[in-house]
Amino acid sequence: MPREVRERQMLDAAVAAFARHGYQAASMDDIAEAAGVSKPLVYLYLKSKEDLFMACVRREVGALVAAVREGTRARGLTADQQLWRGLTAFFAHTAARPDGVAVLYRARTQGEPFAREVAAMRVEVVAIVTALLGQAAKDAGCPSELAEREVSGLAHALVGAAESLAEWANSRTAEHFFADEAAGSTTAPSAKETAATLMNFCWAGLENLMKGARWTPAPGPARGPAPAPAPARGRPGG
Amino acid sequence: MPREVRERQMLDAAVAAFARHGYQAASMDDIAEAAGVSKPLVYLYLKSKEDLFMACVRREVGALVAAVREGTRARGLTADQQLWRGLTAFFAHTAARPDGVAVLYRARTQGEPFAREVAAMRVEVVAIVTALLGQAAKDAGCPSELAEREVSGLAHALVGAAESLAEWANSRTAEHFFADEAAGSTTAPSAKETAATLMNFCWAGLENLMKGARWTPAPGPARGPAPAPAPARGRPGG
Amino acid sequence: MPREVRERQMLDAAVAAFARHGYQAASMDDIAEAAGVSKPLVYLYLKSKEDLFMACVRREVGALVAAVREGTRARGLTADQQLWRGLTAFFAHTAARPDGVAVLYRARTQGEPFAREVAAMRVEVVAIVTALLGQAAKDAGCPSELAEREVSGLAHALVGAAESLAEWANSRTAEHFFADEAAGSTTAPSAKETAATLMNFCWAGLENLMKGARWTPAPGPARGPAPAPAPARGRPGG
Amino acid sequence: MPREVRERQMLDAAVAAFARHGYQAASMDDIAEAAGVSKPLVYLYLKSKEDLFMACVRREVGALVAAVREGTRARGLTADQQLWRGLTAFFAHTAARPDGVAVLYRARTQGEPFAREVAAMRVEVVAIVTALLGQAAKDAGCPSELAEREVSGLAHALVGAAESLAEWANSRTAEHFFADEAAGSTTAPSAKETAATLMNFCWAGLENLMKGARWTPAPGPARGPAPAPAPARGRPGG
DNA sequence: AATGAATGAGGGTTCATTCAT
DNA sequence: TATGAATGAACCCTCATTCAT
Repeated sequence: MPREVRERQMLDAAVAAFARHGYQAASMDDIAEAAGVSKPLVYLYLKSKEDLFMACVRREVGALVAAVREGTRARGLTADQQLWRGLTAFFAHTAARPDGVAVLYRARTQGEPFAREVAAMRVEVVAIVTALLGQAAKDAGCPSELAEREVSGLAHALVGAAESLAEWANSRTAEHFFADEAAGSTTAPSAKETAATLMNFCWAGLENLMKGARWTPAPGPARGPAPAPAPARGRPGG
Repeated sequence: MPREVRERQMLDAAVAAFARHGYQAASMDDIAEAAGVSKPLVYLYLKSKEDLFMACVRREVGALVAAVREGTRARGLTADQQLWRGLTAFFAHTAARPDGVAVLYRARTQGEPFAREVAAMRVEVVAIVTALLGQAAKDAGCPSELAEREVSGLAHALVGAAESLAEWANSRTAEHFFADEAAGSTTAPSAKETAATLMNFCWAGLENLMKGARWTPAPGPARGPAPAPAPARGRPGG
Repeated sequence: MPREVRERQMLDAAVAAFARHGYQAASMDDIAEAAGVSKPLVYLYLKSKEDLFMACVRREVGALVAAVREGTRARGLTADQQLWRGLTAFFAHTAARPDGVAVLYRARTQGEPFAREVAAMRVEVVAIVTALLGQAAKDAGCPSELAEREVSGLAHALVGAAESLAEWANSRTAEHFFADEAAGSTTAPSAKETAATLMNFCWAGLENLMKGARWTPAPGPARGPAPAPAPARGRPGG
Repeated sequence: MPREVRERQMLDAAVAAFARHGYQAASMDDIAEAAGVSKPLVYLYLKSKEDLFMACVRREVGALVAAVREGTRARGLTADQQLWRGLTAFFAHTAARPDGVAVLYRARTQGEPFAREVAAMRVEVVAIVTALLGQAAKDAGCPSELAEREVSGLAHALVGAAESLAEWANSRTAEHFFADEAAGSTTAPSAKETAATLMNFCWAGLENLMKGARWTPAPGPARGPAPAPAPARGRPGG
């Protein structure tokens, strides 16, 4: 059997094992057995447990980023729609490959070499989102002086929320985490619905940023809604 | 040395070890040594590794919930201020006890007995937040028919975002996660600032809920800002 | 509380523990707790686990030998009746103090210092039995040249059989050993019945010895009953 | 080195260790070292200490039963000779494999799973003996109404006595038990001699059963030998 | 007379990893 | 290409035993 095929079998088995049990608790014995090969072969192809885990992480990072990029790449769409498509792709991927996502989730707590990989991925994704948000703001007639830093903050929040929601959808690792909600809803929401929900949040935030509206701890006399400035002309509707 | 003191030393050492290395990788030998006692004593007081971890989890759950409750308990404050204070307390706690929070974070992936404990805590916190948000909406003159379910959704998002931010602040477990930002900013934002940022988010979301404003994927011709309904009279300003 | 009382409590607890779990598996913690004292006190009175076990063994050896001697000491009885009384006393003791007997049983497999103690006891008992058997043979008109060695062999067999039966009666350590029989009989036979059964055996053997009757492997033509020599005049009847 | 060979080495070492030190005191380290392998290999082949002990017990049970069966299987022999051969085989086995027998001896006090195995073996052996005794009685012209239960009792006593004698022969575990005798005799009796001695006992008992002769505690005036009924025609001579 | 506090030592078990083939 | 055989190291846990009071 050609090396590539064998190698993919091993990675598949490893991803499943790491997702289910975590890095430490997953045993090379189990992985080899699940892959249908002997242990020395695993060591021949992937040099160690660390390398095997890293290979899993990299593969899943690539798959996730590719999925998101693919979603946003469509031509002829406005920025907000691209963003929505990217989110949809993200949630669809998350639902389709729960084990792969779980591996990334585990990698984040696994220290030096692994966490860095996931962090890099995150940086990449945040950059994409920031660019799209900025573009959307511009499209909506937002004055360009809107601090990039603020948009970046919004992007971070959006990505964090997306991760949170994805974690929730991944019932394997998080089935007890949202136990209250899980009890109430019989089926998980579709990727599109979830993405729309997030868009809503994000849009509200963006609008606020553009309007300069803020919540402040000190209750002032004039905390009513600020008079909406020049109403956004473009897509972000209210 | 009296038992109680020793026991706290052990829990402290254990929390640190579990936070740093995770449940599996932390060794009882190291914990005992860090606590300045011999291993048998650890087993004498806390019966097993599982029990020790559970004791850590429960202690940190208690401390975290207590901190948040304490923040919200102040009298004579409006609901939104209570919420802000609660968030501030949460972030302050998170910054003050990064190891404790990391333990809770680890516990969520450690399976049945532990994840349940954290899930229960989360349910508790979400309930608190939901109540405050609902009260705030009412204070702002929101029609009571605003679905409680939607407020609860917002509460979930808020809590998720708070966790995300806290994770970021916890430099120990997440130092590589936001490597980009960590490199850029020399100091972490204060708990109050972080809380205010989150309040902004949450307020934007709440306003949207009250206005019934939504983002929808299909670009319609009239996606401009909906005519603001009865402008909120109270605190949630724009 | 006076030392003697405490010491007996400890020995009682130790005998129970050793009987139930064996020397190795019985823990000093459990013994101390069962005795209602703290562990250091056990070490203060009985110096070590070995010494504690030895004290148990010696106490139970003494009790057993005393019981048997007491049974045989009655005056005005024929030798066979003394023997029967001794056996009865032995089985009664065995039934009354199963834990004590179990300790002796365990001690036999516990190596040097302990096995020797039980062996010495056994030698003592065998000597008593041998004397009684010899006396009984003489009383029955047996020619004195009956080899003492043969009588001693019979005594050994008798003692071995008694031990076997006692082990059976001691349901704690041997409840599965004779599972077939245990299923059939609802109640254990009384000490007197058991003793009588054994007397029967021993008497048959003694008679054979006196008659010089033997079973031999080679089937000779004249293997019919040997002409009974001078029929035993006395008690050992056929 | 092939697995089977290694596995037998391990079992050999384990049998020796368990025989010498008992189940609890024998350490897996020592067993592995004695077997000339590392500890993990022992765990790879035999899954745990319990399983290892059980494997030893089963192997030795099988070997012992096979030896006895082999002894009795000879054709063209009368029942009593078969019995004698079986006993001889038993004692020969006992002398040849003292450690194996000691393991069975230890197993009897080691609780549920192990004691049951030995008990089952004993039931099997008793059944063989009972059958042979019954056949022998019939051959000797014994009236068939001789209660099977009584024969079974005799069989039990015989087996118990055999065990006792075997224990004595097994110098390793019982070297102090019969210290008196061991000191007196320079060489252990051969298996054949021991078997003949036991046959003698057993034959005496069988004869008594057939004649209905009994020893009773109460000394009556007419305790002389009962008039021998129809003298046994066959092999069991007196 | 009695104990709470504490430990050195060792046992069973598992795991990542390698050799020889 | 692929594996059966084998291990060094480490981990969780327990126990007999002592010290200071």
